[in-house]
Amino acid sequence: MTTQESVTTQESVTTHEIASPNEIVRLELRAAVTIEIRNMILSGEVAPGQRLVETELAARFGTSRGPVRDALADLERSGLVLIKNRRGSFVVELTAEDVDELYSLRLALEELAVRKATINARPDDVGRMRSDLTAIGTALLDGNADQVGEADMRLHRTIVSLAAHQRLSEAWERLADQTLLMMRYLTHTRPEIQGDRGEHGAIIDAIADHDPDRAAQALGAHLEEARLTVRRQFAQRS
Amino acid sequence: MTTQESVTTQESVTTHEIASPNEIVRLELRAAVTIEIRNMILSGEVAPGQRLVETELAARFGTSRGPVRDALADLERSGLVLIKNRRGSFVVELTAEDVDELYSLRLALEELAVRKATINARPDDVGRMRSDLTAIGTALLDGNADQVGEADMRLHRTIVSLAAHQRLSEAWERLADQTLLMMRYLTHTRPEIQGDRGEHGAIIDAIADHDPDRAAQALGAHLEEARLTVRRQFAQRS
DNA sequence: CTCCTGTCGACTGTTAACAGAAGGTAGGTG
DNA sequence: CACCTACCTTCTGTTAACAGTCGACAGGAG
Repeated sequence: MTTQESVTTQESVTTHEIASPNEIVRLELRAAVTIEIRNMILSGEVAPGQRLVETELAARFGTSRGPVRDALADLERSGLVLIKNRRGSFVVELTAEDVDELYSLRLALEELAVRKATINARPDDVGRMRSDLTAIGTALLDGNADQVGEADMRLHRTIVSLAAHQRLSEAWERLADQTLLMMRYLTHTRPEIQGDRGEHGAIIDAIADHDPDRAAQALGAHLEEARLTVRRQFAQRS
Repeated sequence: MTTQESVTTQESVTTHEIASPNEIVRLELRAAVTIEIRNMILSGEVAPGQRLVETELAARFGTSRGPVRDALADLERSGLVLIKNRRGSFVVELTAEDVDELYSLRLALEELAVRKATINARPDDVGRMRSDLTAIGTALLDGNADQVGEADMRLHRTIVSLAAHQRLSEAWERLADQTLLMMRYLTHTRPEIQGDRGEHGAIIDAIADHDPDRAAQALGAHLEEARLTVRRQFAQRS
């Protein structure tokens, strides 16, 4: 109750944003609080379905309720929080149907992304994707499921950014946060299970070869495989 | 300054939301203000690029700045407003590149939608689409470009809703608002130019026949045609 | 004449306080 | 003993006030 960790803008920036080093970024309280609550949710500190009380959060961060309300609204837009009218905010609870929605929509968005990426990708972009892929392998060896998930999303984010399509990126980011939250449900199992069977490599190769159809097909196979894996684990839980 | 039109929740609901008649919906001030500002933007009362001052809007609607700020944040999420840090909110200005983004992303989303709709569509759903199509024809005869645009979006919204995919619908709604705003730029021309060459009918027929590939292809042709038409007019303006 | 600098007004980000709704609890009633 | 009702606490939606920032403008230096 009296933890008072008082959001230090500095810390939040360095821990999350990749701020250009020479430019001092003035971070709004609202943004700092958003990042903080987001971390609480994605780290599992607050469980799905749990209520987020504005006054508690405000006290914890040492701000007033205003920025907290703004942050919760932002997180609702990201799909991590559900705000019920006059009833408060809750961490979203994802169902098996939500898994299908997430992956089918991600497929639609990322298929467009890889096709554009195939056109735009330059050699150093391919290098960036390969280094993301390496990071996934490293995380797999470490056996840290969270790191695997984040590395996985980083590669997909790189591909999406190559499309150079702002609205596409925004729509995708919302799904990315929810995907990470969903992976939270699964971290109790062995991380190898969500491992890469060379599917990512096939996507990158196709992009490097400027073959949009092959890239799209590889992506579709990969996401469908991932969806099935996740659904299987969801079935086991409930 | 002293206009004081004082948002009457009642009016806003009836003019925009399709509220179930027997249930009295307690509309939050925030939602009412959102609808009001949205109408200001989509009706052209405020021009693209124009600044939206919180204090002015609050005075106009007879509320405090709180709900106005909430509403502006909502509209930023819809893509109608751009909020610059400590500099205020502005009506978005769409460029030719934005037109390409809008239509390419709508295609990705709506292709998924028609494929799902092809599976889900029942006879009365087809009837609903056909009546939407009739409404477009009527609006075309009336020569009211705004009505044509809204009727057009209503048909597309019907199709999207048939996919029964919540996240897809949410993502699409954001683009729908921006599409309507974009049509605002074009209303000075003859509405026939954006007329239907039977493309909509082809989509509906394919859905009714449960032929997903043909539906997707018809949709693609339609959206590409629309995109080209809009781009042509954008080129004329600038 | 152009560029820089200090001041000023306006507006946003934030805060603290108020009023009303939602849900839980205790007491009473059948 | 189960159910209903009235209160009561908690929390949200909203409001009004405060403090700091941004851009404009005027004045002076080069």
